[in-house]
Amino acid sequence: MFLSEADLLSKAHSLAGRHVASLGSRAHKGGVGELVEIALGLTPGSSPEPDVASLGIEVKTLPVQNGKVIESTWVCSATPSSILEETWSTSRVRKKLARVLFVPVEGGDVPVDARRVGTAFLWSPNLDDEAILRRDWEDLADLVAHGLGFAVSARRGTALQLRPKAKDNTVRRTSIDVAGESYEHAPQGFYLRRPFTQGIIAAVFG
Amino acid sequence: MFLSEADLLSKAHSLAGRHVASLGSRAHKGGVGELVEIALGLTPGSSPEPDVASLGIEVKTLPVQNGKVIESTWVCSATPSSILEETWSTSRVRKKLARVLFVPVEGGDVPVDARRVGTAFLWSPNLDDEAILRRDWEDLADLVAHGLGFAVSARRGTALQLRPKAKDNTVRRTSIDVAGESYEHAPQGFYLRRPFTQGIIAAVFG
DNA sequence: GGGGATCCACTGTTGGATCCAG
DNA sequence: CTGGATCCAACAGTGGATCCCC
Repeated sequence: MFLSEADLLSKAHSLAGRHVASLGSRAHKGGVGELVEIALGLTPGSSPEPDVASLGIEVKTLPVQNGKVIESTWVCSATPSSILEETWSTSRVRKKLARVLFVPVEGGDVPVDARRVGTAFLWSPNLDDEAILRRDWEDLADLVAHGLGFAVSARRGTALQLRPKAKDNTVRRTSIDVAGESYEHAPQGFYLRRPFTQGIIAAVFG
Repeated sequence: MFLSEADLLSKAHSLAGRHVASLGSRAHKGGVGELVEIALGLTPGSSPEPDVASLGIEVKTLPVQNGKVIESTWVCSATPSSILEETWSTSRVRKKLARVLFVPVEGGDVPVDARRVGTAFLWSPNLDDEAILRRDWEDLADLVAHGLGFAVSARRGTALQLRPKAKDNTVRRTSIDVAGESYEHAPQGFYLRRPFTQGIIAAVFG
């Protein structure tokens, strides 16, 4: 496997300019992300490869059209129980975003197979990014931890937002609130807003 | 008439909180602007009153709803012949915007008569504003001067934009291009974009 | 159910069209 | 035709819903 960031980035760069079709065929949501991981020698769905895990790198495809990021980016789930055990420093959001290999891929109207892979790049939040993410996370996590996640709209947060994530809107999970009462709620997770990732793209590619 | 800015502003402040209905009845586009001018002792449509002219003040109502500016602001016309005789320093845009009495007025869905007048304020562009306006004007004016105004979209410009202004889209004017040929084009004018006036409001009212 | 994301109806924005008085 | 602006269909943006694989 990979021994260094440079190796991973180099491998990712070798994908630049290729069409998704040349990586295999997965014409479904998430399919491109899986193909890219496989092309990088990773195994989608399993726990991170040892090398990638030790490097602390998260791989994310970033759908782009005409130079613009067209979708928000999934980060991780946000359940009351998980949040209760976290602080910003120990949070999964911070860990996952500490080092990200962003792989731009054509998106939007372009047929999946015809989408071209762009030039991947490694990213870490700078001080401003970190401050914004932290503020958002602490605000949102606090609400979720208090069992108020259900009442939080995706409008909240500057870089990070809370959104539902499930097969459909009938899916419920059960949690225990601070009073010890159990309650049901839709599964939710943290996403990076498009303007935030757009800013990252702009900073990298001018 | 008015002897000073302070007099004009004072008079304008006396309108704050009043409803448009109390100023008279002009239930048409532009009617509120005219009523406000009359209430200030000015005569809409005529050349500026001596006092106001000597003060170099332009009066503009600013339609606002929920704290947000909801329309762009007309500045002046933009014909090739007029532009050819101007430079930024001598431009009507710069002169008109050098000192503006902005009178916020409720707008949008509120019935015209029920619209309340807000607290007027005097504004002049700061150095940043001036630089932006100048950049926009020089860019747009250059195109108009070269007879290319017809091809300029309202998307151009950061604070200032070029837009059609006529009774309908059949109205044409005739101009002479640099080669001496006459050509027809829709009347156009300069407008202040909403985000720009919104910024002014935000700076004044926090 | 978690991990990879995209879809799309709705809503907010705005470019171009238009309105009235003098 | 100018000076006072507002209207509104079309577009862009995005919140909430959804999809597939493992």
